[in-house]
Amino acid sequence: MDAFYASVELLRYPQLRGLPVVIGGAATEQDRARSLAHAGRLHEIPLAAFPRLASYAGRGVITTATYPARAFGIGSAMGMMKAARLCPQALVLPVDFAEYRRWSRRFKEVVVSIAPVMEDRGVDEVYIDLSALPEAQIEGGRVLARRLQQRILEATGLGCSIGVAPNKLIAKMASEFEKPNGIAIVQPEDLQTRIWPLACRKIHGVGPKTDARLQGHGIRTIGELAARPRAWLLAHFGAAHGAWLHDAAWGRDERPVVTESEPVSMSRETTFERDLHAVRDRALLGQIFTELCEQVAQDLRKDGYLGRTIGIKLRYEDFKIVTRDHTIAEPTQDAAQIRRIAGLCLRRAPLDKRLRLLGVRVGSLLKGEEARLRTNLGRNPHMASLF
DNA sequence: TCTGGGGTCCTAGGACCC
DNA sequence: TCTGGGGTCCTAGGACCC
Repeated sequence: MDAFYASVELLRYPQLRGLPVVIGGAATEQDRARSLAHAGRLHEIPLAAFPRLASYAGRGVITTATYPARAFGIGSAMGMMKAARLCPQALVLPVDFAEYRRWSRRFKEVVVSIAPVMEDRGVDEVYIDLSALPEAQIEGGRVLARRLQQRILEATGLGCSIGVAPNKLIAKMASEFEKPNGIAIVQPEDLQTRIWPLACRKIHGVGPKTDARLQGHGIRTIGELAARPRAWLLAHFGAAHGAWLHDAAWGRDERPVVTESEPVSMSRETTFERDLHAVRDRALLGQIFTELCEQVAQDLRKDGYLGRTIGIKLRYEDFKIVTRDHTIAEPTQDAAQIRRIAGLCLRRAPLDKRLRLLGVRVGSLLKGEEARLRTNLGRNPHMASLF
């Protein structure tokens, strides 16, 4: 989906179309008061009532920027303060995940109604396996892609870009070619002309660290990566990573489109408005800690999961991250239990530096029924020995 | 004026078991 | 004094993605 969060916001605030708008940060009292005052007619809120980046004071990053804002050099993951320098007049809206999830469900319903083999890749992205659809054979899939775009637009008013290719790796890259509202068809024979000229960073899975290492070896483009002997990549990047890099550069990817999956972990974390000290801000920290545990427990119960591995995450003022976790015998979704175990984890972490972020995670998840079955087996000595 | 929140997967060492 | 080879589970950190 193109500029998804921002595009969803423009649906309820059409008066912001064409303007530089950024989404980021949490809702403030002012935001809530404004929405409340105009409940049911958000489109009537005057422009002057929206806060500008110039007056934004909090911590945080841009999650999405409208295309007019991107023209000023603003992009995702950019700090708010830096963005404010680039375009102080840009309007700021708080992130509203609940709303984005609602629109996410709607566009995915449209996709599944046309092409049922869909892999969910988050709130604004999917992979679709078109190979069983006869219509995909027409014009290399362009007709089908256009129909998907049109139906999504009709149902939601939201635009998207589609890449059609022989596998997920190339399709993902192709989806970026014609943004926004574009369609790109990439055939196997297009590898050298359309993929090899791209920077290695464009490969889904090559991040800043790998890119820097590649550049250290003088490898900047995917074509330069493909030119390295496979054995050389294995020697310099390890057996698994090296082989993967070589395959990716040659456009090889056999991963299937996965339509079902279970969550592995659930977590809640928060960055404080100011860095907190474990001793001096003990009371406040304890309160936030308990709230995080309660939120995770609520998330678990809402989706019917229990977990055995309870963990914490700390980010210090110097941005260093530390995690501690502990696995218990019986899976839980109980806030007090999670709080107790997480408290033990916290005691094992260094607490001399000031803290910027605190997080609570529950992993090794089991669905409710599995958890009950597991517990019963464990409690019954006859069953336990049988299994 | 730095740098969110919620995830997945991989690696590597140690404990422990057969 | 010199000490196997699997396998699984747990913990911690790190890379990467949306």
